[in-house]
Amino acid sequence: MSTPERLIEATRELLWERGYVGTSPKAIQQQAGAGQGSMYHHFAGKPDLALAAIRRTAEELRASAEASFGGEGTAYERLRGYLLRERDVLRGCPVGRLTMDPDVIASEELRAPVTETIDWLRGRLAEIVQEGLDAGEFSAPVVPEEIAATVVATVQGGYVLARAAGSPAAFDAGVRGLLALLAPRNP
Amino acid sequence: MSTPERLIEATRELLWERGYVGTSPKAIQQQAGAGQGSMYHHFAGKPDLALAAIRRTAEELRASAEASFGGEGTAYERLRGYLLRERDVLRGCPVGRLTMDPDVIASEELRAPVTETIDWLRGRLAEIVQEGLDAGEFSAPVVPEEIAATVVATVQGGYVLARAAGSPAAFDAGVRGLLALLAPRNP
DNA sequence: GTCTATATTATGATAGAC
DNA sequence: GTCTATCATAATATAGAC
Repeated sequence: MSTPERLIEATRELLWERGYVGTSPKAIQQQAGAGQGSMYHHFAGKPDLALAAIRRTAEELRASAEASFGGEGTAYERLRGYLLRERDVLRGCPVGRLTMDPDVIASEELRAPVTETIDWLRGRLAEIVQEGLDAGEFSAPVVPEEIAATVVATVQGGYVLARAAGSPAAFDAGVRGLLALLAPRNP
Repeated sequence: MSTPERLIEATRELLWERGYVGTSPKAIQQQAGAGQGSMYHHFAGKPDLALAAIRRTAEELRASAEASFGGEGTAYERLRGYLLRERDVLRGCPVGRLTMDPDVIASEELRAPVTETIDWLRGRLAEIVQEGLDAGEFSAPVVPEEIAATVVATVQGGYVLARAAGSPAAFDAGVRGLLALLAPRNP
């Protein structure tokens, strides 16, 4: 892997684990096995490198979510697939965690990929809920954009619960609760 | 207000806004209007002060949540009251945000109040859902502990959505979605 | 492209005067 | 209790040799 590649990957790891504020250029260089001068040759500085890392992480999240969304099955089945897909629960969401980073939120550039990714996720989920509505899958009086927000929030908040409890079980409980509420019923 | 009080309050503000990693002793001293020596006279250091601040914040969150839980009304109404109560949405949850702080998670002492608070919240909500179940309020096949986790996750994740979007509307959407799914229906 | 100074400011704290 | 040194280390670079 080229040096810029290694620097970006190292930054992605560290941003995920420690956030932007908690990640130093020195730590990035060590994780990447690159020297000081090398890093500043390829990138203008920490914000520049972080931007590259965040953009790539955002792209990956999109791609991996779309894999759940684009599959076969009813809307409920695809929502279920998304909610139950394997996750590194205790590490949290590499994009969502950035919303708690003051320096990311303060920078228009760094925040933009985060905003876009979460917006896209909500929009895509709303489409799926709409498909379910059209197919008469849901019994409750459902507003697609609202359910989409609930789904994303349950996932993002699930990470918080899991990290607070020190166990992925809390995440799973939240997801099961939501699925129970969403499940088509034949009364 | 006494100097230790001012230091604790300043730390609470900064932990909320910037997290533990992003908060320096110097920033605390300035916000509190206290000198270096003064801070180290009253507290052993940053972790000690942070512990006092986190404990107080956790207590306040409990008290304020209990105000919603202990009120009048059906289980659904009390859940609704909790979910719709006024919040400083764009600031996020002062307890939940600490779960994304690597140094807080790494310290047993600092993590304990966070764990206990979230655990308590889930337990308390599960009790309310159970009351609703007993009263026949819910139509879906509901597991109290799961719904409780879903409720807490929706709130915690709602903060993430709102901060990502830069608007509290995203939080509200998630909450409305959840309430629609929970709402008692007479088919 | 990479490496080794060098520089500036912040971090997190201790020591001792007042 | 508070204040002013003082300190060692880390953060975030820049400069220039190789």
